[in-house]
Amino acid sequence: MNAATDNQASQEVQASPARFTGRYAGKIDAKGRIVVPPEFRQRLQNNEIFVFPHFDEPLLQCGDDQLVNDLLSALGGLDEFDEDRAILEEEITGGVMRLGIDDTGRTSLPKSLGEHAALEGALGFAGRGQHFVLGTAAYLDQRRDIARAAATKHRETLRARMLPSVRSRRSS
Amino acid sequence: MNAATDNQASQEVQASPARFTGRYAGKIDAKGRIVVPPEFRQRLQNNEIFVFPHFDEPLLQCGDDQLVNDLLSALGGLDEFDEDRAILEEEITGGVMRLGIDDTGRTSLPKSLGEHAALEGALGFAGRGQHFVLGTAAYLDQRRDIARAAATKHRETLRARMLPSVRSRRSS
DNA sequence: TTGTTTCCCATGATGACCCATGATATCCCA
DNA sequence: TGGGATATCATGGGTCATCATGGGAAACAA
Repeated sequence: MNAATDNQASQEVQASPARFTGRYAGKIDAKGRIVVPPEFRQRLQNNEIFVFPHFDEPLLQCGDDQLVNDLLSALGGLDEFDEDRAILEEEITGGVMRLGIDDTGRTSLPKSLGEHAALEGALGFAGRGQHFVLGTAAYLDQRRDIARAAATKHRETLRARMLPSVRSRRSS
Repeated sequence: MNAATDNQASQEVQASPARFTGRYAGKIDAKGRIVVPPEFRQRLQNNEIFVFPHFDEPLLQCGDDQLVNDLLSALGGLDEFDEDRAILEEEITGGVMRLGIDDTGRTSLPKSLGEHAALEGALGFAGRGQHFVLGTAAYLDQRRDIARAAATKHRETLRARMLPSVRSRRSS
């Protein structure tokens, strides 16, 4: 049980599965380039990033070459012979785009991906553990507000279970 | 060094990850030529591409000289002594067409292949891992929409593994 | 020959790559 | 604890390779 409390630690456990954490701001410059947050870039290998448009949200899921496997493993809950599963598998293996990151930490997205997330102006990066997501700052803020509201609603449950430190914290 | 980290046997799915990934737009020019996306062409050898019409979709399956093997191995589900299997094997080995790619990256399809996929105007290329498919942009878009609908349909099942946080914002 | 297909060249456009510079954060040492 | 040195980062821009595209010439078939 002691090892399970690694949520509060200021330093991440490198061997832990949670590789991408935190929120970072970003933007698109005049040439359409996007700076990948250094904290995330350091976790990517070979200066390459894999991107997949989220199925039902205006977000781009990003990660390393494990992204495909992560996405596919999410289908584990579906019946192996379900036709939907086959379609989703195709969509994942075919939809993941491999992009390069230059030495200044920037990448440029294909237009189709940018459109999926309606990227424009202020952007946001948000860690999701095995991968991270990219979207407009506005959308991510909205998501965070919803999450906070949900957390508040279930505060008692959460506190009892795993987040004693949340007790005195309230969003302003 | 990375090889030591594969503790989870369940993730072992694809040792050599997809060679053909991502989605690219294309078209047919006035002389009937099609530009093979550079990302795919780089993975083909000897400036040649192998093409085979998909069995039940208006798509052309494309790849390198491994395509025949891939297609044949897809028959693995059929009984080894099934008569249909023998027919299909003949169909595949005899039906795969080998086409050349010129140094500007273009190829021109035999009329029969173009008709199978109803190629006209805007086209789309979609990675499928070991190979990729070619079809009209309209058809591939339709497939993507179907996949997204399926993802929404199974959202609750997928969310447990793929989408932490916020539940569907069924709005007021 | 005449129409059709393949091959190759030319050109403009796009994007990848690299450099420079100023700003910011971090570290070290007095 | 303050200040300087150092490393990292953000940002803009220039250059060059690659690519997209149209079209001509050559090879081929009828």
